[in-house]
Amino acid sequence: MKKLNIYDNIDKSGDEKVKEQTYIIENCDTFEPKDIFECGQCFRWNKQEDGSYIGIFGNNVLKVKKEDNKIIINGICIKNIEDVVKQYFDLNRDYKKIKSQLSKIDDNMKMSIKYGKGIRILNQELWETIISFIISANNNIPRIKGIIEKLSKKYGNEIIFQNKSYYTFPSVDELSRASVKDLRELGLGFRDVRVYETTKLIKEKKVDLQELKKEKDFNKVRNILLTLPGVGPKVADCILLFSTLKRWEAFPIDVWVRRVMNELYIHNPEEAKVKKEEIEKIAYEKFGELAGIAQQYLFYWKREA
DNA sequence: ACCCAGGGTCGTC
DNA sequence: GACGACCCTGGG
Repeated sequence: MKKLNIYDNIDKSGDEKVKEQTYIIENCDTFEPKDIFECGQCFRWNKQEDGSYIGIFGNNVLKVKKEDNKIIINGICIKNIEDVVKQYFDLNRDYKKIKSQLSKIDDNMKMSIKYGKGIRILNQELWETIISFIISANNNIPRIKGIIEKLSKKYGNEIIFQNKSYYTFPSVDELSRASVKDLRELGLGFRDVRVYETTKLIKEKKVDLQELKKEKDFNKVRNILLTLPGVGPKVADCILLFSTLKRWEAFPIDVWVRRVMNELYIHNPEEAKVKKEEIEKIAYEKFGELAGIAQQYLFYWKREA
């Protein structure tokens, strides 16, 4: 039997195509597409005219649509869609419990959770998350999305879904083909060298991502990430929280989180002068091991409202 | 037209 | 440790 691969469905001469699969989540009180895709953790999900979202991760292109009290997910998946969806959307985690725990902390948390009640933290591929958040530095979301799209179109692979082309995020080898100049021309700006150098370090296994996945110690993993050009404290924490590394202790502090933490808990009239350490201290005291997800509720709440 | 900010990091002082 | 520079785009 011929093994299916992602190229089969774009081979116009071949008969064999990767079939669409469907998976339905029945109980969706802890799954709201808008909250998940617009809370700032991912850059490759786009809202469609019918209100659904289409996104690409790994070699999968999926459409996520909420209908009544159901979430209907369908699209191109090489593996079993149920496994893929459960892993990516972290469906085995009990968000009801997490939300009730955090709601008890104070009214601020209660309100932010009420606002972003359907947030889930995705399990995104480590390599893609590293590059994506290096690109995010001092940048705005529309431009970040645009750059990642251009990178994928130029260096990734095409997948056809419902007569439209989508492009996988380039692998380490694929992105290694890009020179600094290529990256600059794609609009990365000063991040070109950072992406180039980081790609090189990972390709040469000076930083071995497979080894990194096995490391248990939070600070060890974080310190290794910090050796990558373009990865500072904020980006490292985003990688730790939003990728398959999935460290909920990570508490990324960006302008929005600084703003909301100061507003709610610190009340310093000179927000810029609030020390990062002070914010972290309050975060761990209040949210403990749930700091990361708490950060995401606060971020989403403050940025949208 | 002009200015500012955007999910920060890096080199320099 | 603080401070400015950094590429580029969208919004006021």
